[in-house]
Amino acid sequence: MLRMSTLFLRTLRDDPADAEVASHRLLVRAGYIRRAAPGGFSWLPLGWIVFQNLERVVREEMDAAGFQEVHFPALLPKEPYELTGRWTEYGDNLFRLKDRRGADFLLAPTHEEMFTLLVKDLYGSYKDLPVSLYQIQTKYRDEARPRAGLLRGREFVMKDSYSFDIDDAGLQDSYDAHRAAYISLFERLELPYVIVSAMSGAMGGSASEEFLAPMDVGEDTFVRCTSCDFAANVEAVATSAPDAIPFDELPAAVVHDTPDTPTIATLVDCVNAADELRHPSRDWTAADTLKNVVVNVRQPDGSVEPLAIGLPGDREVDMKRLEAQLSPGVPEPFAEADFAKHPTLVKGYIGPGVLGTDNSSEIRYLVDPRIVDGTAWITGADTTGNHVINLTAGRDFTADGTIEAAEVRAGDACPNCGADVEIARGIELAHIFQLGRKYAEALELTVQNENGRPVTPTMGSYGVGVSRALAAIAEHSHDDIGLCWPREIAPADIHIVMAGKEGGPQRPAAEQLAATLEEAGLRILFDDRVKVSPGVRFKDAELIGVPTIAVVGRGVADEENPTIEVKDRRTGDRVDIPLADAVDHLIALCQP
RNA sequence: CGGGAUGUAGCGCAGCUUGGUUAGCGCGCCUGCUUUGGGAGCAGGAGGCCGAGAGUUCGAAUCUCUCCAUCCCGACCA
Repeated sequence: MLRMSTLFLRTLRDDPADAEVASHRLLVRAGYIRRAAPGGFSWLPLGWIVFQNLERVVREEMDAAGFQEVHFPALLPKEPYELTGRWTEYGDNLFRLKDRRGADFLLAPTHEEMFTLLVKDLYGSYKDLPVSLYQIQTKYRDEARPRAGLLRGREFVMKDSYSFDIDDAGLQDSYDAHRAAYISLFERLELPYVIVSAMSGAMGGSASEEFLAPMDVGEDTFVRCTSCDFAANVEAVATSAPDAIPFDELPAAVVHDTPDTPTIATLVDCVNAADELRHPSRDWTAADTLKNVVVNVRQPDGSVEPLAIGLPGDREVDMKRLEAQLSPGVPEPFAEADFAKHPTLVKGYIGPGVLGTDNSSEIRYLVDPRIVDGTAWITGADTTGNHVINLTAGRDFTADGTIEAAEVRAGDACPNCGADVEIARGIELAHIFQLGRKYAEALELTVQNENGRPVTPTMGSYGVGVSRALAAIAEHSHDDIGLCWPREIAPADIHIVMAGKEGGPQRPAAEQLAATLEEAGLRILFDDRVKVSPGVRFKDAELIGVPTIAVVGRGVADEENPTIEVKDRRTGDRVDIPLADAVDHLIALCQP
C-alpha cells in the first residue's frame, strides 16, 4: 500500500515553465518525473511504478508471442559498429567515448550489431532458426534537440526485437508475428494508433511500417486516404505519375525575355501580363512552371556532390522527404560559393537545358514523378531574365531519374485509389522493418543449410519506444486537471481519499477499507495525510490520475446508512456506495 | 546546426530600461495555534555564489563580452 503520508512525492501547484506538452507538464506536476540532465529524467516512486507496469505489459506481450528477452551492455566497443559502417554513418547522434587506454567506445543507440553477434556466437545451423530475441534497455542518442519531456530524450528506454530467418518467407512470418504482437500491445495499452508505410532510414532495410499515435504533438507527419485504408509516413508517400502525353500536337519550346523574374511568383505574374506569352485559354499558374533547386549532398565518407531537383513550381521541396531519399547522404545548402564554381547555373533562371549528367553543368538531375514525357513547362532558360515556354519533357530535355522530394499536400491523389489524402501528425510509437542481410553480412553471420553450405540469415528489426509510449499514454489520456491512467499501468487501482475531521469515523473506516482491499489483491494509494485540507487531497487525486477514487468522508458519518463516494477519474461520474458494499463494489470495478 | 525567447530560493514570478543599504512576492517547506468536502487562517521562521566566467566601475542581479543551459520554430529518430 502506498501511503501518501510517507510517499516520496511532492506535487506542484504551477506548471513547470519549461514544459510545453501536456504529458511533460503533468508528469512533472504530479510528481512522476524530474528533469535531471538535458534530455534525461529521473523517475520518482509513482513514475517508476507506472514505468515498470508498462514494461511488464510490454514484456508479457513479447513473451506471449514467443520472443525471448536478453540484455546487453549499453557501453560497447567500437569495432562491431565499424564493421557495419555505423560508427561513421550514425553521425553526431552517436555518443562516443574513450576508455583510460584511449580505446573508442560508444553508448548504444540501438543494438543490431550485438544481437547479430550473439546469434553468430551461439548458433550455426538452419535448424536453430527462426529465432526472435528482444531487449528492454536504455538507449543513448546525442539528439541535437531533445524536447517535449519524455517524448524525445537523449536517454530513453526502448524495447527492440530482432528476428533471424533462413529465407524471405520466414522473415515475412516473423515480421507478421511482430506486427500482430504490437497491435495486441497497443490495444491493451488503450493507445490509438495508425500503421503507416515508412522509410527504414539510417538502419537500412526494406519493407517498413510505423505505428503512430495520431496526436498533434507528434513529430511525424503522415498521410492517409479519406477513402481507402492507405496510410504512409509523409517520407514514404509515392507520387502517382500521370500517363505520358504524345508529343505530336505539342507546340515548340520558345525562349522569351522575362526580365526581373527570379522567383516563381514574379514569373507567373510576368507571363500572365504579357499578351504574347499568355496561355491561349486560361491564366498560367505556378503549377505550370518547373522549378529547379540545387543542393549539395554530403555522403558519410565526407564526399560532396551537387544534385539538381526539378519539381512543379507550386510545390516546395520537403526536406524530410528529400533526406529520406538521399539517406545516408544528407542535403546541404548550395551556397553562393558553389554557384561560383558552376558558372552555367544562373541563379533564379536555372533550367533543364544545362542540367543532367550529359549536359554542360554535369550535375545529376532528378525530377518529380509528375514530370512525365510530354508534359510542357515554363522554366528557366539559363540566362538572366529569360525563361522558356512549352519546354517539353522527353522531347526537349531528359532527366537522370525521378525523386520523391516534393511536399505532399492535403487533397493530393491517394497512390492507392486516387481519392484525396489528408495530412496529420503522430507520435512514432514503434517501427518495424525487414532489415535483410545487411548486418548479417557485415558481421559474417552464417548458418549451415541442409547441404552443409553456409547461408546468411535474413533479419527483421522491431522497436517500441517504452518511455515514449508512457508519455504518449499520458498525452492521450489526461484532462485539464490531471492524468487518467489506464488501470493496467496506473500506479494503483484505487486512490482512497480520507476527508473528515481527525478523530472522526473517517480514519478508521478508510484504514479498514484500504487494508481489506489490499488483502483482496488491489493496489491501493491511500491519502492518509493529516493536516492537509480536503481540497488538496481531491486536487492531488485528480492530478495523479488513479482510475478510481474512493472518498471516505462525510458519508461514513451517517450512522444509519454509512456510505463512501466512488468517483471514476476519467468520466467524473460519482456514486454513493453503502460502506458495507464498498469492498465488493471496488473489487468488481477492478476486474478486467 | 541556423532563427527567436528565457535563466533570480524546491516551483511560479517581480526587480534590470535609469548600477547604490540587508535582493523581493506568491506557492511549497519548518514551529505554534485555529481550521477539515474542493489547492484554509493567523503569528513566527528557514532557505539565494541573482546560470558560469571575464570585463567596465569606488560600487554590478542590473552595463559589455564569452560560454553554458532551458524552451519555441526549422534540418535527425523509438
